[in-house]
Amino acid sequence: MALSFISPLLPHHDHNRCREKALQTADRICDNRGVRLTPMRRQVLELIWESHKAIKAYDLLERITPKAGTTKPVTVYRALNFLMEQGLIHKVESLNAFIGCSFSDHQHQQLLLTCSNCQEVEERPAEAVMEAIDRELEQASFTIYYKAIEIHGLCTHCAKIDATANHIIE
Amino acid sequence: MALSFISPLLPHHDHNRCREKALQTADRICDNRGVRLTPMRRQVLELIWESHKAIKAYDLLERITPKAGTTKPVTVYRALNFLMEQGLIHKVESLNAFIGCSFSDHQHQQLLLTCSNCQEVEERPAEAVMEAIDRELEQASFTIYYKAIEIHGLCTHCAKIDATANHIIE
DNA sequence: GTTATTATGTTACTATATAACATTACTTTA
DNA sequence: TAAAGTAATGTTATATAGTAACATAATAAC
Ligand SMILES: [Zn+2]
Ligand SMILES: [Zn+2]
Ligand SMILES: [Zn+2]
Ligand SMILES: [Zn+2]
Repeated sequence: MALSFISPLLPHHDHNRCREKALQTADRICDNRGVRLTPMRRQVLELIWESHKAIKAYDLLERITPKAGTTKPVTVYRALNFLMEQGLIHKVESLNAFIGCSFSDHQHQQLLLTCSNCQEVEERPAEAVMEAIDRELEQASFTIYYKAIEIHGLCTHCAKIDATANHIIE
Repeated sequence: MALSFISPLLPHHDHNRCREKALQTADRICDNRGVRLTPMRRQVLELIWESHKAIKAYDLLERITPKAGTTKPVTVYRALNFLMEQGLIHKVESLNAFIGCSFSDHQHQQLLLTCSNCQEVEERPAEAVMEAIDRELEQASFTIYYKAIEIHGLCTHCAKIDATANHIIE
């Protein structure tokens, strides 16, 4: 129980395990759904999972290996669209960047906490928030298709550094 | 009491009054703060307030009158940045577009409801949602700088049309 | 009026994303 | 298993969004 409640954003968490789990889950999900996690799509997902920082399409583009530099934007965007459709990644709308989904194995809604200092993004189900939004939408008689709940600020770790030293950039 | 509770998004509301009120409020706010709502900035604000639809920077650009077509992107973005700093407009991050703020005369937090059919955006204070977010951020020990709460879907009006006829574009 | 500050103009560029059509790789089924 | 159909990727070109750096103009402060 203890370990599984450690936030993925703790600075020294076992990110290899984090990434491997996400990739295995992706393999399984795509297999179950009869959709193809092709080498290109998987590589984009792997690159996204190299950290919890949101990554931009053109940064992915530079890092795709089959003759790095020859892959074109549209290829990356197609892979990104596939991964979003399958719920394997999320777009951070306010950054034009992408993160791996931490809860891809079940239907969920998420709030994204983006640290302006370290750029890491924490995805949280925030159920109480989602319920409050549902109530608000009901009052407004609004039929929801898509939701982007994004918060920018300082994560715990960076806020502590900020309190100690005093050299936050942003 | 009755009139003031009519949603600004009702199809036939008195939008002239809506716009004039917003512009007068902007004049007053800028005057009070000792900042300058220059002709360029005011024109951008006027163009934004022509409707409740979110409008894109390059669409504004096309509509700026001093020799329409000669104004450069940077001019519009500078005006937009000023208006955002003064809280007179909001950016809809998930659309790369802008709307006039409906509550610029007091400090507030907002949730944005964007209709995928008619493109109108309704700004709502949604205090219960904001409180739920505050609690979530406290739990996460996250220090907030900026918040984007954006919902896409169908407004009441368009949902009704959808129910009657059946030709929603999206 | 001169100086400082703020706003806008100008040129050039960087960054983000898609359209349209050709080719390749997989899947289906005769 | 060959042919046909479908899905994925490649290719070329373009559309859309946003900024850097420096010049000029307008306003404010002294
Ligand atoms: Zn991790
Ligand atoms: Zn997720
Ligand atoms: Zn109105
Ligand atoms: Zn507002």
